[in-house]
Amino acid sequence: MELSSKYNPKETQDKWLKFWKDNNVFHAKTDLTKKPFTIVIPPPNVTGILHMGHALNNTLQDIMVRYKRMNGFEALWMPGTDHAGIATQNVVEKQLAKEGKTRQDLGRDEFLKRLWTWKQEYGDTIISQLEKLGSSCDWERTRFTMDDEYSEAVKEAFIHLHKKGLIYRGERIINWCPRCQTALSDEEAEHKEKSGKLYHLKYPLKDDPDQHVVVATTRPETMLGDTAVAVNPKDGRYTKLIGKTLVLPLMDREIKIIKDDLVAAEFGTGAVKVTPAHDPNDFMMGQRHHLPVINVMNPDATINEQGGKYKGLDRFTARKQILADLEALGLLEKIEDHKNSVGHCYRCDTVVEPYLSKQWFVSMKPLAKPASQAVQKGEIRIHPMHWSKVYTNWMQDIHDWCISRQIWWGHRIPVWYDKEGNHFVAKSEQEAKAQAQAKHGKPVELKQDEDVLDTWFSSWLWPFATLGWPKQNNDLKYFYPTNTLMTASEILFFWVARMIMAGYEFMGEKPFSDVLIHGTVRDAKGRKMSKSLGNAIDPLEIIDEYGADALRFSLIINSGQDIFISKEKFEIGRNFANKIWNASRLVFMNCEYGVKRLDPHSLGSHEGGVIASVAKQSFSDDLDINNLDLPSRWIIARFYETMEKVSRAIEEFRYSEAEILIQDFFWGSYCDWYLELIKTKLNDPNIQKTALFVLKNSLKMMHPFIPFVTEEIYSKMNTKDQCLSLAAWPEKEGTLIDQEASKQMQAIIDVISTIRKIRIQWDIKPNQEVMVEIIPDNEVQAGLFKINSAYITHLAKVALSISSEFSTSKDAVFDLVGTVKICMPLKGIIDLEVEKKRKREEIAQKQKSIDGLQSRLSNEAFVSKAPEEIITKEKERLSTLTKEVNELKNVLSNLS
RNA sequence: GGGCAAGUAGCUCAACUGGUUAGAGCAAUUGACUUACAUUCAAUAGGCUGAGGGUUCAAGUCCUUCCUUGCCCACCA
Repeated sequence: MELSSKYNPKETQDKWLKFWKDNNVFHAKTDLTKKPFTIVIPPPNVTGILHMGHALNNTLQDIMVRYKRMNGFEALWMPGTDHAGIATQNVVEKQLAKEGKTRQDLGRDEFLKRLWTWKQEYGDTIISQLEKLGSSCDWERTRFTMDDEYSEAVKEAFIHLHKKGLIYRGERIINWCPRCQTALSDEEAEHKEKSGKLYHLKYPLKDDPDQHVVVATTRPETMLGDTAVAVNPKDGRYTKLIGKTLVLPLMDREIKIIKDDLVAAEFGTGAVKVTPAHDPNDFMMGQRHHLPVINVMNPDATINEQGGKYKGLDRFTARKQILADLEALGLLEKIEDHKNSVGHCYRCDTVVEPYLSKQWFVSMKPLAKPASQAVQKGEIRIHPMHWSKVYTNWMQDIHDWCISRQIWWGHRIPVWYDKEGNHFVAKSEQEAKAQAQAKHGKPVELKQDEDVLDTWFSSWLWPFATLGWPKQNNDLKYFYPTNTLMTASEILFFWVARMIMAGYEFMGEKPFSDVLIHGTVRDAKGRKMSKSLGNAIDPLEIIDEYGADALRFSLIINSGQDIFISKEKFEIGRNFANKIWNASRLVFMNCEYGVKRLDPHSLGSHEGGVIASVAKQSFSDDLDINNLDLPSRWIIARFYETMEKVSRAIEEFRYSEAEILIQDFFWGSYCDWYLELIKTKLNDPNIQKTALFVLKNSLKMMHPFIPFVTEEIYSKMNTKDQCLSLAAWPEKEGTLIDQEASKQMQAIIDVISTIRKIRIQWDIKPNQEVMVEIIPDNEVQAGLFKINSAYITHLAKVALSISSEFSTSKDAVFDLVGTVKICMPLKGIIDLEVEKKRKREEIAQKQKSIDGLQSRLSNEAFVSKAPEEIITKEKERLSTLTKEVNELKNVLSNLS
């Protein structure tokens, strides 16, 4: 049977995804005999499709949760999706637009039906895509922020805060998106630096129309709603004019000149038009000076009937028209270039209009206090640390949170109004009616608030609402508080900060202990990946082409502060998975212990039918260190050393480092050295056992990072585990660690690594002794033959593997330097032409170090002040260097 | 304007609380069919650690000033 030597990830993935699902492997129960470990997924939008950010975020979580599961924790990873109010509504509205309809055409109920249908059809896309990554979520528990139970939690939260007086309704200037026709929170309005214009407009004085005050504005269309002009009281230029009346051009409205400290004399002309309905600062001034508030815009940002003849024009058309009209009147003094930042809707990128409207707000100061302290006291740790400063900073001058949205998709605000405008906050219309009846003494008609709540008002409850809150059930008791939250920095304020507030407010306890903030995935040039830039790499495409393991491994190993990715980077992971596969093939092909009966198509089968014998005795870890040769002792010690480092790295959230350690060990030590060294000795049962033992434990260690290949290979081994996902993390076996041997072997490896030339005799037969010289050089010239240095190292490894000295270990290092036996005949005398130049260079380099060390050691200050160990170390270093130089000199003189 | 981070090989990152000769991987260059793997193996070269000043026996690491880049917050009439 022809077997491709290449690992085929697709088959493996499908197989194990099915297995995990069918056996409900990742389901977590309230098991009181075990410690819980809980994380909640940052719920992706139902509209979402998997992008690299998700891939990174979820891989990190999966590593964490798989590691904990293997370490004996009852590990719960709670999955789910977010209804993402505006985003989802937009998607369906676009769909409608194709049919030539608007949501108003359908009406609220019909429109919501469409949304639910859409959600049913497409809402699980992102979930199945996350699954494909290998995410070990408890899929049975998948939650949605608009599930019935979850909606109860949202209402409960609203009512709770309202009772405490932390929710209020008010008329404010908010960020309004004219396209989405809804309010946005401050965080949802993204400010972008734009080069615009600053228009200088002349407002004539009523008493003396030839005189005028010049005001500067970037949004001239708002002048239609001006109700004053303000100057700084200390600004000498205008002292005389304060209190005078101006005539607002185009509208012929009389407005006063007022003084206010808010006005900066240095900016523009020092005089500001005041439009209380269209600017937050102007609104404040308006309140201070009791100015009329004239709203000149409709919700879609066209001019309304307050705008006179401009009624019906779009805000930007109106701007042009107004400027033209003013110019015709000679009232446009000048236009300057001006850089300012303009808010944009984070969903549709429309320019946000500051707009006056009635909204619901949450008072944030009281909630922020415990949340801020939690981080300052270290009760909640944010990693990397410096983000906690950013967090604290933000918490200090937090603004109230506008939570009402004028859309239909979301949690409808649980407030009902009677005809007089009294409002009743309740869980249901019935309850509200009861309240109203109590107030009025008779049944009254009520109408529910039309608005819905901000999406984040539901997702800030995520860590406990997913577990059943407000019900106090066992899940909530057992799994809350959660342990770690993994997220991108973008939603630190949107979500993380608010979850912390909600945790303390509603649960009286922190929602999680650690917050991990990871970088952004960028392209090779450092630009953010985005569809519009066309630089996005589709994770699904990578999974298809390279495999999920490759995607995961490559993403993590590349993650520093930010992650720079290009398609070629995924080869790292693919190659590594392939390497593991092939190393396992080698081991399986040669080991009769511990490998399950193999079918001819699977891993480890061999063309020549090498595996004749199948495991008769099941493999057990009954390794007896006394029977092991030097390389075996070394690889076991190396494994445990690596495993400890990897464990620590995972615990400390240094995942990329863990992967580097793993790669270094498995590829650099196990494959490149151990497997090479044992190739010719694979009929030795002790060597087989060791090879399998280390492979098996390595698979465990690598599993959190690359779950699919490891599962597949592990399943071919004789173990008692149902699957690797449920296996235990390797435990350290002190009796198997021989530090001495390990060091010795390391020394041998170091020696071989420096072998550059070998003196080999003509027609060497197997087991014949040859001289090995340690001479750094690239190529060896020998008469007509050339031997590549690569081949020399290989030869040395092979030689080492059959060297009989090896099994007796102790003196092997020294023997090796002198003599090894070569396993295969070589055609050719390879006589060594030594490059004296190189030698001299090396000597010179070392001499330089010696000089440096000597001068330091003769420095009195150093000797008297430096700690003892440092001095000893340096002395040792000096003597070895001197020795080396002398040896080199010897060799050099022998050569000439 | 306020705050935070980072500048180390061509690129991405290491270097534990200051302590041997600043390390990897990728890319580049050279070479190799070697009974698991060319998705492989082996080797070479590549550095005044952003700049200046200071502290110290000793500075990539600590302090200070400056320069560059990225991020966050606020303001912008």
